[in-house]
Amino acid sequence: MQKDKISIPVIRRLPRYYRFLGDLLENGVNRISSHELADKMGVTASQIRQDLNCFGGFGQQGYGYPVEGLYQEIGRILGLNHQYNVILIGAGNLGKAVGAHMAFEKRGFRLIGIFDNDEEKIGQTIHGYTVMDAAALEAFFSDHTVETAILCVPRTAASELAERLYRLGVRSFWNFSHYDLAMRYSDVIVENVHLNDSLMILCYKISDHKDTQTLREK
Amino acid sequence: MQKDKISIPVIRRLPRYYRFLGDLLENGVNRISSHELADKMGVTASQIRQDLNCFGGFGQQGYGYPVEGLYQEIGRILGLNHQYNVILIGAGNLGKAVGAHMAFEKRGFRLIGIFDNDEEKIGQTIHGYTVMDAAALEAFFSDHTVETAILCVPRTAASELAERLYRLGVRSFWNFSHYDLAMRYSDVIVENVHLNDSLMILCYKISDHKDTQTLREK
DNA sequence: TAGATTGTTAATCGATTAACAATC
DNA sequence: TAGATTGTTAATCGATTAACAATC
Repeated sequence: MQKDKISIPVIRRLPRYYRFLGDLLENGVNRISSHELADKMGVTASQIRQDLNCFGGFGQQGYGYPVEGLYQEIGRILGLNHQYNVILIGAGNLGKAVGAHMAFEKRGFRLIGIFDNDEEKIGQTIHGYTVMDAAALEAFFSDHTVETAILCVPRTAASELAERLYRLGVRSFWNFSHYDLAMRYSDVIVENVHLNDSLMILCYKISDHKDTQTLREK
Repeated sequence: MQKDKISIPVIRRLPRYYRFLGDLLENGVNRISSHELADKMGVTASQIRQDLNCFGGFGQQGYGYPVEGLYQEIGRILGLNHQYNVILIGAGNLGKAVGAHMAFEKRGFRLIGIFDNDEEKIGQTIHGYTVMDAAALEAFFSDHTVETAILCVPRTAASELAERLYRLGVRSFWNFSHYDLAMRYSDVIVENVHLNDSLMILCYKISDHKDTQTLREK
């Protein structure tokens, strides 16, 4: 039973819990204490207990947490039992990679179409999906319900495309384009994957680490 | 002049500032106040002033911040003026996408090699780079200095590979593999891009939003 | 029962926001 | 000078950690 609103920092940790619990499950571990799990994950036991308690006492005093039950519960909280229809726009390198990922990944989403506006790419087959002409989006929507769109298009194309998809009823985006979809509409859900930002942060970490070393040497 | 240690939340915002400032620069904007920028970015002016002050008073009272100076400064803080040598391991769909990205992206890193252990992929050309046999990594390191490795390999291969690269001297990783490289060594820098985690979070946001709507309707 | 470990409250820590004096 | 906007201190808010009573 879920209490109140779960905070975003907690949510962002759930997939990681899910991953570790999946591992334990595979290794035949039935139960685990917050301390054991904390050691494995490199976090505090306190945080784990707080986090897990956001969605109701799942553990048992003196015993720990049931691995499978917890795994299932986190999956349920994340909504992985759903099957949202999703389309992918942009069949470039990144689009292909993400498309392959989606074709394989069944939890939560079902990929039902790939689009591009490049003549070269239209008609190509990616993991069993034939790339369709982006000009035919409106026609496609007339007989498909699409929950989510994945944007793997250049920065310059993103804004107009998002607008168009919004008008067609799309209210959630997995955004890989180097553009801030952000909050032009209040009812739109966006999850960004900005590879460039991530790379810059890596660059910072390396540079910062080197600076620190250099300082120490002096 | 940089004060003390800049906190991680601030650092994670820098690439976004950098992006917006780059935009302004392209549009010929010379100066901007914290309020204007805050409006554009959907954050508070207070936060912007606090953030920018971490690396010394760059603005001018009554005037605002110089766009170009700030842009350059953030680039410098992020270490984008460096040129770290990087290799990519794994030439699957994702590896190809990331390789293309790195071949194009010059800031901070220079891609100097792509490796895979799949016979099919070895010898292929990706954006001008010939995929080399991962078995030849040791030989490659004997006449190249490699700062960073990008891991686009399956979960199962990641652990052993990271170990091997560590022994060869690699101390920073851009990790796309579905595996927690984490902190087995204290001197290793890792930036993770877990696409699956991101997708799960999108799934949560959608499901949570729908739940909230349903509740309201009742 | 004794030992272990949770659930939960309280304490601490850090990050964000607000306010305003300094100053261009 | 007057107006604007920063730099910076103080107040608030939220998240993490610590502590411990409840309980299996």
